[in-house]
Amino acid sequence: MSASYPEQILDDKDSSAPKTARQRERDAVILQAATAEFAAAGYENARLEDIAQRAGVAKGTLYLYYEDKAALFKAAVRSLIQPALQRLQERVMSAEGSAVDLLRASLQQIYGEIASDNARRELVRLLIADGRRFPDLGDFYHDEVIAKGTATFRMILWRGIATGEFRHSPAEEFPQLMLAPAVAFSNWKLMFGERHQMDLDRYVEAHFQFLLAAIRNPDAGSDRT
Amino acid sequence: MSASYPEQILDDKDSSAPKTARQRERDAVILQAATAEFAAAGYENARLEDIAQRAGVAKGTLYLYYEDKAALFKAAVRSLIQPALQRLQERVMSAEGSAVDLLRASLQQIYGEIASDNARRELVRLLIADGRRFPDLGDFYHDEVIAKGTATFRMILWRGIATGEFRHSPAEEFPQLMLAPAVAFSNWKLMFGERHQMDLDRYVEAHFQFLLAAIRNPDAGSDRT
Amino acid sequence: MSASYPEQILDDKDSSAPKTARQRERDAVILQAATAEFAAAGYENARLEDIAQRAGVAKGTLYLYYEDKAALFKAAVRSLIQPALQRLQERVMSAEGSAVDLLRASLQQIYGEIASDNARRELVRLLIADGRRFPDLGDFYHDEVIAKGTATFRMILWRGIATGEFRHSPAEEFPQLMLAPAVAFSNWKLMFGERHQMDLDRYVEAHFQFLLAAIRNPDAGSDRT
Amino acid sequence: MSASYPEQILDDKDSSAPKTARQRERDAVILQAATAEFAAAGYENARLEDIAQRAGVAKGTLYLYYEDKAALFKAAVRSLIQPALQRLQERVMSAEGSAVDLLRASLQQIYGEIASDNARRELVRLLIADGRRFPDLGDFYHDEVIAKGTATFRMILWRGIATGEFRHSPAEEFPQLMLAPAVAFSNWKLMFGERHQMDLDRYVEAHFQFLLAAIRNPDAGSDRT
DNA sequence: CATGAATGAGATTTCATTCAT
DNA sequence: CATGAATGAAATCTCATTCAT
Repeated sequence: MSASYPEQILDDKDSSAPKTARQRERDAVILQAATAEFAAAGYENARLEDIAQRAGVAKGTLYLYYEDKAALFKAAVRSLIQPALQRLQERVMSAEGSAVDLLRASLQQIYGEIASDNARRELVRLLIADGRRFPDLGDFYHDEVIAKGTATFRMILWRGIATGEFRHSPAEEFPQLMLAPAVAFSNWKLMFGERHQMDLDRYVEAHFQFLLAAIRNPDAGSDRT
Repeated sequence: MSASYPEQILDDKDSSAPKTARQRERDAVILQAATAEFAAAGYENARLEDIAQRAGVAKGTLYLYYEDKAALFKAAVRSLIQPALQRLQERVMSAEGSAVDLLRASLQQIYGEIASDNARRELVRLLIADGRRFPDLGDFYHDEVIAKGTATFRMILWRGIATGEFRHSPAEEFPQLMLAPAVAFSNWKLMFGERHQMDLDRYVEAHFQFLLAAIRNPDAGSDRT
Repeated sequence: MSASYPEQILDDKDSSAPKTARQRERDAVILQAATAEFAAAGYENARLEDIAQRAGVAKGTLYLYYEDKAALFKAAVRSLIQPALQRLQERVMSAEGSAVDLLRASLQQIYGEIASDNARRELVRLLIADGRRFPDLGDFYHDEVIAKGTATFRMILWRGIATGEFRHSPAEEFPQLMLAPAVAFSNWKLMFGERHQMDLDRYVEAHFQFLLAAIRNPDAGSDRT
Repeated sequence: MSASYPEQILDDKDSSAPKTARQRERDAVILQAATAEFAAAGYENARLEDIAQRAGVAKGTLYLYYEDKAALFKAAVRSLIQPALQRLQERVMSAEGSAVDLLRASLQQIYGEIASDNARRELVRLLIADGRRFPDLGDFYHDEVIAKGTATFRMILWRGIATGEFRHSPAEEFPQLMLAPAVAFSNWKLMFGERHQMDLDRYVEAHFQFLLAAIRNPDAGSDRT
């Protein structure tokens, strides 16, 4: 966890205590409950009473762990960001195989998260819906997830160029271009939920092929994947 | 404007109708104020009192024009969708020139709207933030804007294929792939506002070149644009 | 109309005008609409807008005819009292026949009004529900209807005593005793509406017979009616 | 207390239940305050703020004990019905003496309640004024108080007939006839309050004698009471 | 005279936050 | 530490009354 964030973000309530095991456990339960409620209802609509109930604690207890609703919200969002960050870091560095394979695997991981993990998607909803009130959260997300995520894809691109699989492209400057369809899909789900379905498998494959068409080195041996 | 939408969406308050000029003006002012407030604060956070004040009317006056807060919100969102829809329709049909030129012009129009028109972007924020409560709005947006927008880009793609400028690609099935970077940019602005700037001109050009790389027919005469 | 009432009651809006025919007509329509609304909804619940609509005039017009809601209410209640009063006076003085017949006819008239005439019953509801706020109305009702009504029945009683049909009884001092079952029936309807029905014909007959048993002179020739 | 009423009536807020002593006390205070306010102002006119103030609690506290204004009203009315019901049941079963004595004692009890107990009278006002909105309350009152009350008087009548004190009369079918003067008196007070006084003692005696005249068996030994 | 759009005080209800137990 | 009853500010919505047209 980089030290460049204001305490507000990373140390919201480190103020005093050495934290017993019991307390740490409670904290986790509360955070989980808060995450669920906020994701389901948004910042304004989430009721502290419901969070407390879901966590199995009294309303007042929340205030022993978090300054106020805003602090709880920020902690909840951070707790959503954390795992995404970790998974991201774990994978790439340990990756083996061709750049094309790595690219495909990385995309599939992303779609897997977006498609299956509600929390992951709702995180983006929260950042968009209530992010202006909590700019720290946006910054945190940007630096830890977006920046690192794009860096990762840039790496993959570079590796492919080095191996001759890929050619130079604008995506070197803007790796977002490679990820954009996944972002678009996420938005689609956020806006339309289950009401306007899409064939995800076909879409992912289309994304991948489209991307390859844009970056693959035409001189390379063609190993259609 | 298809007639398939429930009146709720398209005619929320056309019920009585005669409407004097004065009233029409008032309605417009209120709608504008509401749009601004909702865009700035979201559905929950927007206070009717603020909307009234911004519109220069009393709280009760709002209720002369709209059933309740939800109706006002829906009208506000609709008023944001409408112009997008119109601009969309105007342009494409009158298009001239090569498919490549048309593609570039269309992209530039979209980025122009996203980048400059706050309202256009905030509309998406509202649809993401509060859309679950008002699915009609999402459906309306999907059918009128998204569906037509993607159809338009598919047309362009087909025209290019017909002229030999473009080749077949997964974008025929998912025109979203062509637009995704613009969506990603929109999200970027929604999440980070002015805090993590991007060189928009370079980004747009990168998007365009990246897209061309994916769909251009390599056998065509190369006319770098 | 006795002069002993404050103008408030009898002359609520006589302030200025000579009243055109048109105005008198409008006044009547408004009063009728108000009466209906107040009877249906009570003072608090009745909306001036509904009264205006029912009368086919604009809301503001009501204020040309009545000071405010309270004045309109008082006028409405008075307009309900008036006809009861008139019918009362018309009948008795012109009555012919035996005291027993007169008593029966009078009772039947009362039940007829209570049972069939909603307005008549709702008047009592209004006097009970909202009367404390408008004591004038209660006083007016007391003096004009109750006092005169009981006086009437006392007359009948006396006439019967004079003819030898009736004997002396506590009802001479409290003629209410003779009318009480009708009052009880009215209350019944007010409290239970149509939910706990009563066989009215049998009840009226029971009331009459019960009353006769209490006041008939046992020495008189028995002419069962 | 028959079990045939929907919980809504009898158990409006017993849901969770454990209730500390402190809470029970608070509930009682609130209910008392509500009863007073509703009796004084009616359902519409009573302001929750006033009830809260009278109870010495904050506005929000009311909602900890009652769902909403309607629930509070229903509870208040029920709390008025309850004691009437109890006193009714206690007395009759323990009655001693002649039917005439029993009748007199019962009447006096009723008048005692009507005359002295404001709450008892105001209950009827509420049932008449606002009962249409809450038919459950009317039904409850009918079944628990009215039905049982009339049944009681029918019993007395039958006992008197059995002992030879009374003769057959229409009051066997409609015991209301025996009680009607008390109802009329209650109405009188509701409509005129203290403004048109009545000599209650003389009225009660008149009622009793009048009633006796209607039902006493003329062949019985005359023991003028 | 008549209108009905506009007002804004006021009523109910919610819920983040506090604090006595 | 934990509780959850109590608070009261704030938000939505209604409607009697006014007044420019």
